[in-house]
Amino acid sequence: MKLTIQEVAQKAGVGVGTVSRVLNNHKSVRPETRERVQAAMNEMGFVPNPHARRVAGGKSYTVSIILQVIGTEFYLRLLNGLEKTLETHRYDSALFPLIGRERIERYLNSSTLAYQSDGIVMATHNLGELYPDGKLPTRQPVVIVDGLNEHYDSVYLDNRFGGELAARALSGFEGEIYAISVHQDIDEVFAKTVFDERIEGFKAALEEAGKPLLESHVSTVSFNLDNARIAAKEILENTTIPVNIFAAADLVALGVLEEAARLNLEVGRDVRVIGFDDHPWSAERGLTSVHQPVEAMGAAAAELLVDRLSGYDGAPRKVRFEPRLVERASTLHSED
Amino acid sequence: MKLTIQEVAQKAGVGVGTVSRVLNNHKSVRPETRERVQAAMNEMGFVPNPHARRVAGGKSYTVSIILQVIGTEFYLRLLNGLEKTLETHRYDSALFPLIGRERIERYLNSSTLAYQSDGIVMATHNLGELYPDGKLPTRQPVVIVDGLNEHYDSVYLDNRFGGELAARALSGFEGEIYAISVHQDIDEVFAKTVFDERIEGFKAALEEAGKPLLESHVSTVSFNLDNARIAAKEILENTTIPVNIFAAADLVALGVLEEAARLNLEVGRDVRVIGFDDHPWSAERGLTSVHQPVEAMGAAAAELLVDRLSGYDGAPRKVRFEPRLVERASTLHSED
DNA sequence: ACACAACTTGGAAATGTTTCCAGTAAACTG
DNA sequence: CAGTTTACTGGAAACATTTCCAAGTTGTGT
Repeated sequence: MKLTIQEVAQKAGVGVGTVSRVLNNHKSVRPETRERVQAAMNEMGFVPNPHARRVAGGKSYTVSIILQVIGTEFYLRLLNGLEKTLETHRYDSALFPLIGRERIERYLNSSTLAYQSDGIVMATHNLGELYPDGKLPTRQPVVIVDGLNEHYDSVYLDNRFGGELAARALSGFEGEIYAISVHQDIDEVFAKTVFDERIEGFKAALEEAGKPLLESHVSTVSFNLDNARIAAKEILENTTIPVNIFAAADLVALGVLEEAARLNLEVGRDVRVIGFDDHPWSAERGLTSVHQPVEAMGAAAAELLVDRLSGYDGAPRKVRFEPRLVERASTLHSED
Repeated sequence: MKLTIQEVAQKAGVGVGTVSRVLNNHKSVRPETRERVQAAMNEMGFVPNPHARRVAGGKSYTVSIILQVIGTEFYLRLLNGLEKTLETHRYDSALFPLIGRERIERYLNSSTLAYQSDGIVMATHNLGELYPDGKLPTRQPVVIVDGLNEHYDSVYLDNRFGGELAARALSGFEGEIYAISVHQDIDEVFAKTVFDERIEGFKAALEEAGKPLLESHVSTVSFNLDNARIAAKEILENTTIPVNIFAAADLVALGVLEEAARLNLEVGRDVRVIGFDDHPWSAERGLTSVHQPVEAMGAAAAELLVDRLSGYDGAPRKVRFEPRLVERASTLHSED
């Protein structure tokens, strides 16, 4: 039932070494030979045994992904980007959703688990809070994604710039300007400064445009739709129309859209809204949003780590991703 | 640097077979020998290589844990119970937080991942919705925890009974009775009926006690503190004091406590509250709660699965856990 | 046509466990 | 006390890969 590399070799009429080389994308295999081996593997439905590979190779070919899985679309997309890219390099990924301090410590102290991964991808984590020197107590290569750390390769989005984009788009319109930010839960291990950065950029660019944002026009909600709607209601019922709102996350912007609909306000004319994320559903909803290439960021982080695992040992690299504004109906005058 | 079983054997003056037997808790090792080997391992700081074990044993010694990681305390505790018990049996655990349908399908179809686990623990999942026959398309042993399935070993809490306990405790008090339930997000892959069951049991027992619960006295909130507070506010500001409230989750009960404090109502006299879960912090807060032994449920599920992996092949087993009421200040008259 | 380098290839060795098979020693049995 | 279980134990074989080395093949420059 279980096929081995031996049987593939026999069927393809080559040696086991060659099959292994095909499996690992070694350059020194004649294209024609490679094809023959691949055909044999496909035909037989051969799947290599990862455990044997690990013992022979002396590595685990596994990467730990440490994140705060709060079930948001952002992390789901990030994960998809990470896993997909790791897979192409034949790395497995092990997930460590670190809800709570106890768990992160347990993971880092466990000799069993440490054995199992060759590197770590850490998402959205400000290590400074947990470890004064900003370093994880491990020798494994570490890559930070959706965050910035001076000791490790980092992949980050320029959230501030994203806020600026939103400001430039809204400042030209008639009407008051509001912003809704998102606050993090107090006891989170993960420090999430991204929302603050977005709002900061927004404020700065408005200031520059000569339309400074009033402090009273900034509200902060926790990350869920219900609260977003409450904040939106508060704004929409106590201001003059038209009004322009920047939401620090698409989910929050959705709350504004829903509340506007309930109040029979026309989005794009009475209420203009810009979200942040540009999640797939934003297009359907006609929501203008600051786009961030989440999957690509995951992929970039994966590449950075694989690179380290393949021997690269230079200084920490920083990969900056730049958001861009995707304009849709929610910031356009409707022509009817 | 990396130690092997060989070196341990040499140091302890035994054969490699014996060291392996000690590692795997085989019965046929003289206690004295076992001790000598263990001493050698400790002294050298030996950690067995899990990959070699997997290739030699022909198994992955890994269990997949499929759950909806929404970052709640319940799942964190469940995970702790599962992992701890699996560890004692030398099984590793791989987490699959399945947010969204795409991901569950991907996992189940992936030949790579399937290769890697010997069994599956599935939490809180009503398979019937995803697969008409209620079965996962896999040959691996499956155990359901915090749920019930006729085809697989299941570990569940009698949520209905928990609701009844709460009803019996509250029905004796003076004042109106309210209940706050929790609703799940529409598009969840995981069907969560536990909250409904709790409320059902609550209703039934009240009925029996001759104090049927009014439909208008039941509200439903999404699972977060902010919403719980809003629901609590709604109740507390529109009813007569004293009032008795059953919250289908501790987190929701916490919202009631906070709102009561804000309104200067005395908990235990003006407002009586019973939560559900009895999470560790409930004690500090003086919250009466229906206790469920989450860690023990995780441990039980792990044992069931390990049992199957060790060859047991009988009919599906059902392990019922019974909640119990832990009475604290929130349902006692304060004597001052 | 020859020397030499570059590319391919086969297969043995190595990886670190578990498992199985003898073999020895100790413990009963009558 | 001989005969027979029973309880331990050592070590070789097996597991399915990767890696390395030697050998063969092809190509290049003169």
